[in-house]
Amino acid sequence: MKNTSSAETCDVVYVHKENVAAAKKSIHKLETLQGLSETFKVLGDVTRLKICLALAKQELCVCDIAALLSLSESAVSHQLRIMKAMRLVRHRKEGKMAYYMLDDKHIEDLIRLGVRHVSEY
Amino acid sequence: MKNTSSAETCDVVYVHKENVAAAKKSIHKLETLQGLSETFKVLGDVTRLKICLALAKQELCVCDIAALLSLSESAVSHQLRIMKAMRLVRHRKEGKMAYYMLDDKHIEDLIRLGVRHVSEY
DNA sequence: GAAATAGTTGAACAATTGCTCAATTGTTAT
DNA sequence: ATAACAATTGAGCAATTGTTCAACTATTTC
Repeated sequence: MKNTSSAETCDVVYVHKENVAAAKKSIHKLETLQGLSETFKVLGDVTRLKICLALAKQELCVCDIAALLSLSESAVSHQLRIMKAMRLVRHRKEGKMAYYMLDDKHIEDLIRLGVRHVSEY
Repeated sequence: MKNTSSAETCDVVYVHKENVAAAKKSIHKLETLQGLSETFKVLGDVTRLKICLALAKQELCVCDIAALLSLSESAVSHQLRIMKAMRLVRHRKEGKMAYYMLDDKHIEDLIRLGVRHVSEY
């Protein structure tokens, strides 16, 4: 197999042409990447992480979460809307209350894996 | 077991006191949460996700990644610095080139799990 | 040495983010 | 109907983010 790359210069093309070509194949299509990055972005905030962890054990109403995190109900509601849009939580209405719960079995796994990454160094 | 909560009003305390107390226990300490959110934040960007995926198969130099993603070397370098700080990648120097590779076996798992979440609905 | 190349860095910029505040909706109780 | 309350929503704001540009370092080549 002929080596088509040049380790000397970038030329007009690539330094390691075949590696770049191989790498290109392992990159998902933009649509998937966009959804993926948004899912991670949702988890990339301490407040939303706390909400996820709080909802891991039981459902809570907006008021509960606000009290738990010492935040305004408005702030919590804004975050929950984002999390609902990303299908991380869902909710049921009961009277004036809205009870939120985790909507995805993967979320806890994701957080668990993340914790493992953080705690290793 | 006595139910200490009130479903009527928020009172001065909580709506569901014991649930909030239980939830409080499942929230990690702030230090862990901060690291965790930053790890997810790093993955919460399409460019950085692409870099992770590209590096999953083989190491690449900055020039390769820049060409692959149609970005400036500067932009790539900035992102790699962030990713290195979060211990997602590491690099080795060889002459003027810097070869970057994934530094964590969990990253691919995290992305895989994320893909599973995104592709379910 | 000078020139070329790979990469890094800091300033600057538009765009996005997370929160507050005020107004609003919908439900329950009086 | 009025009042109280849980929750939602939109505007606005400071803070953060991703990129570009220009300047810079370090290595190789001439």
